[in-house]
Amino acid sequence: MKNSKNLNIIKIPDTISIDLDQTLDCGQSFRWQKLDDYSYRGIAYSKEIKITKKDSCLLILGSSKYEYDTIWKNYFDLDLDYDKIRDTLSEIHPNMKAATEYAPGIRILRQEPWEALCSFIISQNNNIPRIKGIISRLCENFGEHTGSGFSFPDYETLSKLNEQDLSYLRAGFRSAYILDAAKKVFKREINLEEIKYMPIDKARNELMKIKGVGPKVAECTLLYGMHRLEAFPLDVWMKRAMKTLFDGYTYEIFGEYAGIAQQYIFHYSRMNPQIFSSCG
DNA sequence: GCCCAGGTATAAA
DNA sequence: TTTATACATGGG
Repeated sequence: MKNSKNLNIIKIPDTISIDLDQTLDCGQSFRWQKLDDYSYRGIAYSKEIKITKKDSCLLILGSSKYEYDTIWKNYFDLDLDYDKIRDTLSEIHPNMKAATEYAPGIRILRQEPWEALCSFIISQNNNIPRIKGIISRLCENFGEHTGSGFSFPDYETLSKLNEQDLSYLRAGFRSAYILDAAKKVFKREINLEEIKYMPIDKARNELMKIKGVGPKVAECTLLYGMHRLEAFPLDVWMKRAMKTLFDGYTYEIFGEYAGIAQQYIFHYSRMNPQIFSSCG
């Protein structure tokens, strides 16, 4: 371990299965930037790192040992045994096995609750490239400069803005939703820290008190921002996937890891649009 | 120009 | 309770 923080390299052995492309660009997070040297640059909890893989080891650059222990180990969910979870899910259904084998390096990130909430409000009726653009402009304008990027703006900052202030985002009707979320979270009308530990139905209902937050955005917030692995965004698209890929069973067949299962299915189907027709 | 995007609010049946 | 439509914007 070197003295200078910026030269620090945290090396994680290859016993942990993680693929950066699969994990950082699978529609769960919209902020990680792929660099020319096959590394990713990203910011979470207001800290910036570069992360890459070399000799099947995960390297984190720009993080102190302390930040690794308190932020990144947790963020990348490195203590959870995904190999075991994939094995369990694979036994449930052949198509679940196919989905896990397609992208076995996916892990569910532990993103900040507010960032996840805000991101998935923006995601509604929107495509991934444009979601990334809007979030990028949001951070550039209202986040704090950290190294070479910007942190995600906090809800206090956004709660003091109006729709005019957000016009630069070109987020359309979603701007009003962002502001309503920021105001309610800032006033603790919505308490994200409490919601994190509520029973899933109550938690979902709490989040849905925010304008523009329906069941899909609520479940995504719970899954990606609160690490509620049982949360399952059952939208029209997923209902179709359940019908065509899983013989009409309901998502409960996936048990406590339904959310992880859903992420594998989503990625698998998005990258292979033909599977719906071939499995119908 | 067209269709669509990790949906939701609102009104109507 | 379920179903239909508008919504802002722009990627492909």
